[in-house]
Amino acid sequence: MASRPTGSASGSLHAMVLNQIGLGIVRGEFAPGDPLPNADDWSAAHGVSRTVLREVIKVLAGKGMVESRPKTGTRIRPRSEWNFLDPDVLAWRYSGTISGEDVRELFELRRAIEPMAGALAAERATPEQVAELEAVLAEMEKFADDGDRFAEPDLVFHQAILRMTGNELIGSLAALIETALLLSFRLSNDNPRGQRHSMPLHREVASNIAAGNGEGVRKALLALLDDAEEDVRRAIAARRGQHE
Amino acid sequence: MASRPTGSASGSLHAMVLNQIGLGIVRGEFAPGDPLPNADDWSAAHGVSRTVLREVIKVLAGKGMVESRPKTGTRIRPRSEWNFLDPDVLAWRYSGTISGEDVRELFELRRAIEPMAGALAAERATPEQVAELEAVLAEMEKFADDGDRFAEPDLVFHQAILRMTGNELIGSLAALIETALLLSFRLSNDNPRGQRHSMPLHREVASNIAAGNGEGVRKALLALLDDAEEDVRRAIAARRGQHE
DNA sequence: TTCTTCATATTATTCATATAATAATTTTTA
DNA sequence: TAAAAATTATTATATGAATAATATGAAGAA
Repeated sequence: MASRPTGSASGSLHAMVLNQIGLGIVRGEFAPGDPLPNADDWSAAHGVSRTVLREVIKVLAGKGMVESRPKTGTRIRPRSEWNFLDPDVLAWRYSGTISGEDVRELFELRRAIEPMAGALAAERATPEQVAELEAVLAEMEKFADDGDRFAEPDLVFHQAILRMTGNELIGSLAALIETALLLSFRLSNDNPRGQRHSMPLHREVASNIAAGNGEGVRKALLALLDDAEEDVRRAIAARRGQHE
Repeated sequence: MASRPTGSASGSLHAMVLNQIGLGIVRGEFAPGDPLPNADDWSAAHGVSRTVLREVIKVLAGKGMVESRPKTGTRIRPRSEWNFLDPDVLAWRYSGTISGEDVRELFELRRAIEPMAGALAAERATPEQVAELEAVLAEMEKFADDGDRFAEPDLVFHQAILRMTGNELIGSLAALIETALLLSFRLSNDNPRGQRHSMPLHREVASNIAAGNGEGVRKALLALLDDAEEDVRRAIAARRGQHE
């Protein structure tokens, strides 16, 4: 029976079941190659109609995670086929307990993308975009000691940089940054000490974009990423310590 | 050709309608914010059942392209929400006529990803993986004068590098490379002159990976990308010339 | 006026059921 | 034995009907 009451996956039945099954697959409840229960049984098991379950399966197929054929049934595709850059898949993968490996993968990609994006932003940002960035920076400044409310403008800041590249493909990596920041805020929730320490580097990013200094942006963003990764790793270590 | 994730227009009704509508949206037949025709009417217009159309719409929603709510109907989401890194969306976007802008976006991202991935591969590749890469290289060598058959090993070569990073997020960018290479081969089909000229750089990539020389890989891949982008731009210019 | 509350029409959502298509398996046939 | 045909389990597709959500406008209150 699907947990109907407003859970984390609030909203439609479809969304709830999608999240349940997506999470289940990502967490390894089914091995790749495994056949999934047939549609009738499974929809009964989840307490929903076949319609809903079928739509969920189609969406998962659209993300590369499953494949279904008549007679054979629906089976999990190899992990290498999953679209890990899909916002849903990212969210599923980075919910729950996180390994150092997970963090490495996340930041490896961020390090390739964000400095490059920042350099492009420095070349291409319009005066309006620069002004917006400054406004977001001011917002961050305001909440620099309030971990919860800092999260949103911080996310907006990093995504704005991607958008300023004018490259839609790069823009679609916004979900990646969101995942990383949500993870960071989730982990550092235990010891909320504010984010004031990251303000100088953020300011440096913004001013270098305004000045059109791509190399400066690149350096500042790399330093920012080093800092952020360090933070996350510390939080994970601390959390592990608690549980032992 | 390489494995199509969800299934190309061939086969199921679902896949056909998905491609039709996905392509239509990406090509701008509906403006963002536009409501789509009412589900009942539309399924009739496409000559398929509501079941199929609903599943298609759910999949498109899963890729961030549409959103449907009661009373309002289903409407196109802003382009900034679309997941352009989704294999299907990529394929839709890079089918048909291509602008210089499109090429720029594609190669901007490739330039950020592939040299970095190559450097990681140089650090992490196992001897087995290096051997595989050499085998693929041999395959490329064999078909260096046959544009059609060269395509597949070339794609395998570039995707192998992503996989050797051991980073699943980076691995999910395989579709991006596939899109770029398919585009390249599609465009250069008119004047098939083989790909022998790109072999020395490919060899350099492989040997530097084998030697664990990250910096060498990075440089070779950058050169390779310069070359490839140049090729594509020339092909586009030539094609434009033909039509005028 | 302006805001809030409420009813209503519209639409997606969900369910239930029936038939068709497909492919793996088994049986039959040459 | 090997090829062909029947069987069967499963998804794919279609359709009718009930339910739930919500934008819109009307009515009422401040």
